[in-house]
Amino acid sequence: VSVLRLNPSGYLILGMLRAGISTGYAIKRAVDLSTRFFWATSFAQVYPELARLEDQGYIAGRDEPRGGRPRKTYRVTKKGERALDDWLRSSRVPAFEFRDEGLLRLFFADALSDDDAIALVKRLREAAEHADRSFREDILPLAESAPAQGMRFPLDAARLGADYYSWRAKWFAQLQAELEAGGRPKS
Amino acid sequence: VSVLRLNPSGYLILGMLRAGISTGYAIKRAVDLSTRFFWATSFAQVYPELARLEDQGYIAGRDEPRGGRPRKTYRVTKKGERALDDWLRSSRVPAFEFRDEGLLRLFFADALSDDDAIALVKRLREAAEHADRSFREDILPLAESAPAQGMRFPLDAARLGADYYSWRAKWFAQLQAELEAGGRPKS
DNA sequence: GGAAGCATGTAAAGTGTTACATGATTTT
DNA sequence: AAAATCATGTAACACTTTACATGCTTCC
Repeated sequence: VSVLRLNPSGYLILGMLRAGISTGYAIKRAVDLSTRFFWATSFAQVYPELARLEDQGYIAGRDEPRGGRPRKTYRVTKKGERALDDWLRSSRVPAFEFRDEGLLRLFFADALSDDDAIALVKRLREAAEHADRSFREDILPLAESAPAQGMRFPLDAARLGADYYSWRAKWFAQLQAELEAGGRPKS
Repeated sequence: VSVLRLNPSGYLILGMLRAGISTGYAIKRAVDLSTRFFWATSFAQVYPELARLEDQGYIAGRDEPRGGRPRKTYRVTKKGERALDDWLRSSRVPAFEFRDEGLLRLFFADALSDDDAIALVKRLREAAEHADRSFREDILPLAESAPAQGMRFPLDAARLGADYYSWRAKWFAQLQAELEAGGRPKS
């Protein structure tokens, strides 16, 4: 009965619920402050997915209005716990996908003049620097409070994200320097 | 009239056509050997997109059967050239998106026993190493022939991909070592 | 003769994004 | 009193993947 019929978005919600985040609204907000960098979501994904998970018995919901404002909280069922742990322990090769319009432009940049190509690379560097800064401001600080709650891995994941953006910014900075020097890349 | 109504997949096709790759089949294959890492595609995306681009006058197609086998080649029109160059020079912030199920698992790995967590990180490291190897075998060599055709940027893009996977593999290897040592990460 | 590769597409299902719509509560 | 935040959802559209369907040509 315990086939892997959930997609990563489902496991994301299961994981957030088990971590004590109990409404759809709160899950979306938590994702924006944590996993957004490697797995984003939206309200229009979270709410239908919660309904599906409840339908299939992975989670159980109950109405807990706050004053006159409707509100529905969820908890993970035994079946949901099992599915989540199976997924974490699964040896299946995890999905991995990039969509990087900036690199696509770089790929075709030979069609540009030298100046335009340098301008493109400069913009890519600036975008990476901006991502680096906002990651360190918005996501890292929160992750740094995880170990105090007895969790180490959210911080590891965030460190990977921060390191990645720094690495990427440096990479584009070097390419920009090479182009401005007008030389070939050194090996 | 020259509004940016194309999405990156459209520009990918435009760019490949301008580079002299003229059928849908060949475009898909070229993508698998080049931009796949930062922008993948599929036959079911390429063919309808070619039809759309032709409809809107960005490309022009003609039937060029090979023997009894039907075959349609395309070339980029003036309008298509302009759209492609506008896109390359555009200052719009390029789309950037990750979908990384492995990092999602890592994020929730505090629910696992130490041994299971180490096993997970080990699998992530192995997946990164495998991606690194197959990138260097399947994509880099071809990119290395680009400069001989007077193009430098395909190789730069491929170098970024190769460097990324190596970096990632090293990152997971270090995390695995830390976990096996049972210690806290050293700052 | 058979296998691999070339070549083009459609159909269905699934996934995801954007915009819309509503209204209560809390903070300034 | 207004603005921000909490909270939940729907509808329409866009995009993507998987599977199917077909048949020719070239290489072994």
